This record gives sequence, structure tokens and C-alpha cells, in this order.
Amino acid sequence: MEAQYHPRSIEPRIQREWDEARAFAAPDHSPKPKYYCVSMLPYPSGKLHMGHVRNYTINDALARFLRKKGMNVLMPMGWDAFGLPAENAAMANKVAPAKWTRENIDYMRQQCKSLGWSIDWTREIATCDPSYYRWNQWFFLRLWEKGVIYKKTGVVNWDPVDMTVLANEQVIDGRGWRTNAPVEKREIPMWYMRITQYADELLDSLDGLGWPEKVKQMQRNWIGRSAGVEFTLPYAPETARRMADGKKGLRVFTTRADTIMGVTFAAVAAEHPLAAVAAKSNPRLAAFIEECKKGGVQEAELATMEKKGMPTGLYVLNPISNEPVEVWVANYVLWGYGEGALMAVPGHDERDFAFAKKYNLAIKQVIEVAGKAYSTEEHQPWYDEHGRNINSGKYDGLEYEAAADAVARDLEALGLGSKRIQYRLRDWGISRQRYWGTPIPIVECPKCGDVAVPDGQLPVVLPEDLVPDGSGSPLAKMPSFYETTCPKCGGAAKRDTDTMDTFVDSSWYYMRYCCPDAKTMVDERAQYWMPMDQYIGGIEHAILHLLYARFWTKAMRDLGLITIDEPFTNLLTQGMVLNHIFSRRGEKGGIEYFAPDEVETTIDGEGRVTAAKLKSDASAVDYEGIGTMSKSKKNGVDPQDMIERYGADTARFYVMQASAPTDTVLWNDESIEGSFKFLRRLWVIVHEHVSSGVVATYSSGELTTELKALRLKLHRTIEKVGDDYGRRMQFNTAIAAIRELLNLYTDGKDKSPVAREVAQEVLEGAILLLTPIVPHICTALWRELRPGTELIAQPWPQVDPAALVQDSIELVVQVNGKLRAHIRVPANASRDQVEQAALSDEAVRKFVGDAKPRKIIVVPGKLVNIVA
RNA sequence: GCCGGGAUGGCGGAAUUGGUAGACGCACGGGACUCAAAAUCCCGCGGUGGCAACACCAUGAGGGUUCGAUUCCCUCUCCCGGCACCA
Repeated sequence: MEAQYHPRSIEPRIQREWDEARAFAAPDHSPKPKYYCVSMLPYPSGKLHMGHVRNYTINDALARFLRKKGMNVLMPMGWDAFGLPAENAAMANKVAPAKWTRENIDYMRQQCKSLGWSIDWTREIATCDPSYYRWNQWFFLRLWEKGVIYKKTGVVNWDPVDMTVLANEQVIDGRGWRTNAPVEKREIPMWYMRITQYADELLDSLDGLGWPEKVKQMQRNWIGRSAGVEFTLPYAPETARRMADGKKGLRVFTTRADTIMGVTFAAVAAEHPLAAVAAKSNPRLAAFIEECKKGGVQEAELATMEKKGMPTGLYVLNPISNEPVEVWVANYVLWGYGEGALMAVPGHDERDFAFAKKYNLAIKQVIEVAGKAYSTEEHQPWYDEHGRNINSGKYDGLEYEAAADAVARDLEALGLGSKRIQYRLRDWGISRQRYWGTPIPIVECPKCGDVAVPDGQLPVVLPEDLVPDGSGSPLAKMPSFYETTCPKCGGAAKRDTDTMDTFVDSSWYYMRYCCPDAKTMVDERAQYWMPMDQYIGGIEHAILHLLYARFWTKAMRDLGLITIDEPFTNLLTQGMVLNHIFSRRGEKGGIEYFAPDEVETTIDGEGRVTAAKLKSDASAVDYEGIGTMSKSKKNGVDPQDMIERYGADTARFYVMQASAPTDTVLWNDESIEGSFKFLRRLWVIVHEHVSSGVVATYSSGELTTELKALRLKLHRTIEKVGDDYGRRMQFNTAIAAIRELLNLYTDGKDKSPVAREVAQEVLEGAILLLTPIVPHICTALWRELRPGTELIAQPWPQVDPAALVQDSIELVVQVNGKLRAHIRVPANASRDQVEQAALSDEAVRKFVGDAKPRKIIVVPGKLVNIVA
């Protein structure tokens, strides 16, 4: 055995052995219980970053642990290969997205292998392969047939210079990232998936999932089920004449029907038809509506905007009181949310209040909250709470529920409205005016309208030799792609030149892993592996991806493709790996990012960055704070240097020991050396033991106190580490426990034959416990400890109950909750004996005095608290 | 703005169900080994007072519940994630 640890010589060799033996290929049938664990598939941005290393090492450690526990574990891998960054890279480097993406995948696959993850590579998929995305298209058509997919208009960010639709990420401070032109809202036709049809089920079935409560809460809030009343505010006579739209009035929804007597105005979105009618005779209003079209569509931007509005001169009637109220156009009313119109109750809604204050509109209190004062001067949080009606005519004195019910009944009797459940959730728009995605399998025929591409003609293949230039929609400029004939009438027709949202790809890939070569979308192998036992991924996916995947699963079920209701039984949300972000605005308004290691910073006394400049030319750059590692912000850290310098095991060990998987971490590699030293020490310890010859592990015989304590520590550690890996999924504390075990082991000086047997037991145990984290070094050391056997075939170690038996235990004694003494009592001591031992301790007596204690609290096996 | 989460020594973090705050590391200081250095090993390491024993203070800030609070409740500050076209 080598006396020193040389990861570079052992790691590639062991990885080759695993590869050649297909050591981690999981069979689709097995007498063992199946365990399907997946980490969210990476976007092939070019190189792995530390967030990936963390994500897949967590998955790998769990997979390796559970294989040792006797399960048939599948850990697959794939590539979320469609998306915007490939088009950006294409523009920057004049290389086709397909070539760029496939080269990235090849490089990153090698990186994955060099990290020793126990992936079943026979199941690898890339979402940009026609063999994958043809099923996106096939499924799209099935959903269209069922009416789950439909077409309507949606609002997008429009760059008027590049004549192109921008992603939210490409809008910076309301301007196009490349052109610096002010962005406008524009309505275009798009395909939508009716996720709202599943809103109730998506909400209800959250309860049974083994997910973090916070994620379930976020999804509940996102779906936002609320009970309310949808009704019509009738047009005033003059308004009815001007509107002439055949409608009785303005349709609105409210969750606060009880406040209807407090309505002092109504408000509509700038895109609302009523606004257009009013603007016809009002140039100032028309200008305001134009003004509202400026800017992008991001909710964060819209919600923080200054509230602005203009009166329309049109009136609707309060349906209960018949009082007329004016309709305003307001920028805080969102088109596409409910009816795009609302009844405004400034007395009991914070946003309406702010708007009313700004434009001097009436504020009327109609709800009283017991014990809380009301003034129209400044909005207070309780104004929006439920309470008792006042100033509300016949509803006076009613509490929230009774008042809301009464109003709903009255509106129903008037034929104006009724109770309704509303969701915050909106249907999922999946059309993208981009190139690098799944083509939408629809032909637009001038005679027949939208026609499905027949199944036999799928997939509609995306041409792969195109280099986008950032203007327009790439496929719409490519006649060889879009020119076709109508499948129905045979006449000349045009393909839909939009592609699908990449969330479509990631909504079901984990089912395709189960049967990557299936001749159908999925086959019975998906039934074997699904639902997934453990899903692992970043907390940033808590809502969108996880909700779409849940919806997709239910849609597949309803088409009879699978029988499960939910895809992910358990979820581990990994915390983000953050790093500093440095940027600079270009002269044309574009934004350029710089890697943290290109930048030198000045730091104030609190550790905050106050200034930053480039190392290369000392020019100043802006510090944007810290944020998620991403290719676009150039703040990702490539693990390659670390692997080359210290080896994969050190990199794996380092990220796993640093923090709990769910914690957000700010990247820092200062203590990487410590992880390498630990592995080097482990190697030396085993070498020292083995150089005097291997022995049988301890099985019986008299032990010294020291050796008994060592065995106690070993078996407690086995217990703890198993719990940390399997139940808690907290690998950092497992590693700390193993370090404690080895520290105690190296403290021992005993070299007797029985001590060497215990040493053999401890070292074998430690290696088995460390295998999930650092499999390469453990494989090598095992061959030295137990020549002729292989670590991969060894089961998880058993806890020896005899080793856990103790004669006496230590208890903590508190006086009035403050720690005052430690006492040692027999393990089987009675409560009385424990109290007596505590009270007779000298330090305790000092604090208790002679008086009889008022109360003594005994927590068995832990502490005694004397209340004096 | 709205929804969800976080804050513990110089640093990363531990404390699992309300029960010993600071496990395990990193950095640092001292020592051993060495001609010297590296590596390794040993000791120390939250703050204040004290020769010491020990005492008091301390988990972002302020309040509360409890025999006992890092943990539960209320208010606030700052940071992170998401907000529907980044993935």
C-alpha cells in the first residue's frame, strides 16, 4: 500500500472500473425495493458550477447509502438542453445553438464522470433530441384534442428596434438589453395550457406530499384560491349608450362583497375595452393609455410602480345603492388578472386607499373593527381586516360572513352576479417567439385555420444549422422551415413558427428516464419507477417548475399514460450557492458582467463591499451584491481547478461538510485545504493500521474502559450517520460525527491484539460510513483493509446494541435554568436518586441554599433543573 | 409591492421534539520536531472581570410566554429566493 494519499492516481482508475462494469445501471425489475431519486437536470451552460456539485453530490450520497441499505436505486442524468442562453451564445460567438449545446453536454458529462457520481448513464437524455421533444409535440396535440390547450392573446415585452419579443431577463430598467430601446407591452396570439382546470386538485393533493412545508405554502399561495362574488356594476344610462357593447355593465370580482357600500369608484386596466371607448373622445386619456403600454410585463415591476390613473367620464352604478361611481383607468389594475376591472373600496383596501388619496377620491368607512380607531388620514393595517358593517344601510351590524352572503344573495336576486371561486393562478402560456425550443406542431392554413400536424409526421424537426441574430423570430425568417401544405386541404400553408416554453421539457423528463428508448411517450417501466421517491433541486424551482410538473403528471394520468397522481413523493430543496456579482453598464445601455476573480474589492468595517475595480486595468465596476451562481452573471465557480488540485473526493467532501443541503451558502473556498487534510489523514491512519497486518474485526472478549468507550462511539456514530443520511439528509453533521470518531480513535495508544481488532472494526466502520461522500478513497482503502473483497458489495454496518450499553450516565444540573453542575449517576438510577445526587452536589448547594427547592424538574437521561 | 425563507465567535457551521449555546472544522496564537522551511503532532482560542477557582454577559434589534427560549408568539432591521418569457 502507498504510504501517501494520491487522489489523481486512484480516482480515474476507480471511475474506469465503475464505467466498465456499468456498476450503477439500475434494472427495471428487482426483488429489492425500488428507490428512484433524481436531481433537477442541469442546463448545459458550458461547465458545471458549485451549485451542481452540491446538488448531484447530495443525490449521489443518498443513492450510495440506500444501495448499501439494500435498495434498487436509480440515479439518472439528463440535459435541459433548450433555452435562451444557447441563442445568446450563438449571437456572441456566431456558432449554431445546437453545436454549442452538444459540445457543452460532452464536456459536462466528462465533468460528471470525473466527480464519481453513481449515475446510470444508459438512461441519459437531452431535451433537444428529436427523440425526446417529439413527445412534447405528440402530447401537445392530445391536450389540444381534449381542450386542455387553447389559443388566446397574451401580453409580451416588445423591443421596437429589434422587432422582437424579449424575455423578462432581457428587460433592464424598462429597456431592451441589446438596443437600450424602451420596451413596450404588446398583445400577440399564443397557446395556453389550462392549468387552472386542475387548480383545486393541485391545491388539495399538496397535503399528502412529503415536501417542505414552506414549498407547499408557496404553492398554495401561488394558486391563491379565494371565495368571492363576481358581478356586474351596471352602466349608468349615458355610459350604456356610449359603450354600446351589448353588455349590462362592468364585470368585476371581489373577495370583499361585504364592503360593497363603500365603493366610491371603479377601476379598469389600460387594455380594458371600456378604456378604449372612453379614450375615443378624450385625447389626454388616450395618451395616458399609451403611457401605460410602456415598460415590460414583469409583476415585480408593475407592483412597485407609482400608482397612476385618469378618470374616464364613464359611470357605473353601485348595484345595491344605485349610486353612480366613476370608472378610472388605473395602472395598478392588471389586464389578464380576473376581469381586468375592480370595484374600488378605498376605505378598506390599501391600494385603493393610496389611489384615492392621490386623486382626492372619496374614502368611506363601512367596516368597524372592535377596539380600533378609524381615520381617513392615513391607512392602517386593520382597515383591511374583517369586521362589522356600519354605514351600510340594511347590512349594518352584520359580521363579515353574514354581510358577504347577504350581498351575494341580493346581487343574485338582481340577476347581476353570484358567488364564485377565483384563483390567482393563471393559465400557462407556452408559446415562445424563439428558435431553440420544441416547434409547435401546428400548421396555420388560410382556409382551415389551425391544423394539427398528423402523428405520422412527428416530430416536426427543428433545423439545427441556424445562427440567430437577435432580431425578429428566427423560424419566421426561414421559409424552408415554415412553408408547408395543409394536412387537411392540401393547400399552401405555414407552420407555427413559435417554439414551446422550456418548462414543457422539464415537466416530464424524469418519466422518460425510466424508459428512454420507449416507442411511446412512456411505457410500463415508468409505472415501475414512478412516483419518484426523492426529488432534489434548488429552492428557486419551488413554484413554477414543480407546479408545472405536477400539472403535467395529472394531465398524463387523465390521458391514461400513467396511473399516479403526483410525481414527487419527497422533495429536498437545496439552498442556493451564491457569489458576488460585478457588472458595468455599456455605453449603449447593455450590461456586462465580470467574474469575482477578475475583480479587486474594497471592504468597509462591516465586511461590505464599498468599491470594486478590475484587476486587469483598474477600471471601476459596480457591485450588485450577492446572488445565485449563473452563467449569465459570470459568477459561477467551475469545480475543475479544485478537482485537478485535490481530487473529486476532496471537492465532494468539501461541499458536503460545509453546510446542511437546504442552507443557502455564500461561496468561499478558503477552508478546502482542511478537507484535503482530513482525507490525507484518513489514508495515513489506515496505512498505519494495515502495515502491521490486517486482523479480524472485534467480536468478543474483555475490553478496557478506553476500548469500550471507543466501541460505544463507533456504534453511536453508525446510528447517527444512518439517521443523518437517511432521514435528516444532513450530511455535514454526519461528517462531523465521523471526524469525532476518528479523533477518539487516534487518541488511543493501545496496541494489544484485542485493541487491533477494535481498530479494524472502527476503521471498517468509518470507511463504510464515509463511502457515500468520498467513494474513491474508500474503495481504495477497503481493498487494503479487507483484501479480496470489494467495498461496493458491502452492506451498511449494523449497530451492535451491546456496544451501546453504559453503566453510568452524565446529567446536567441547573438551578433556576442556569447550568451549575454535571453529575454522574448509575444508568438505572431512580428519579429520587437523581434528585438526591443533584441536591448533594457542592456547587448546586451553593446556589440552592438551605431552603427547600420549590420544584425539581427531571428530564430523564438529560438534566435536572432545581427551581429555588 | 406581494409570497416564502434566513441572521449564532474572526470565518463555515452544530445544538434533531422548548432542556448543557458554540459540536466539528477553518483561520489565528503558543509549543514540539527541523540547520531552516513545509508537512505532522500537542496546547489555547465568544466577550468582560479575576492570579485562580469562578462569576456575569452573549444566538440581528426590541418586547412577551416559560422552571428553562438559538428553538414558541408579537414588532422591527438587513439579506436571500420566487413573482408566470433566466433555468
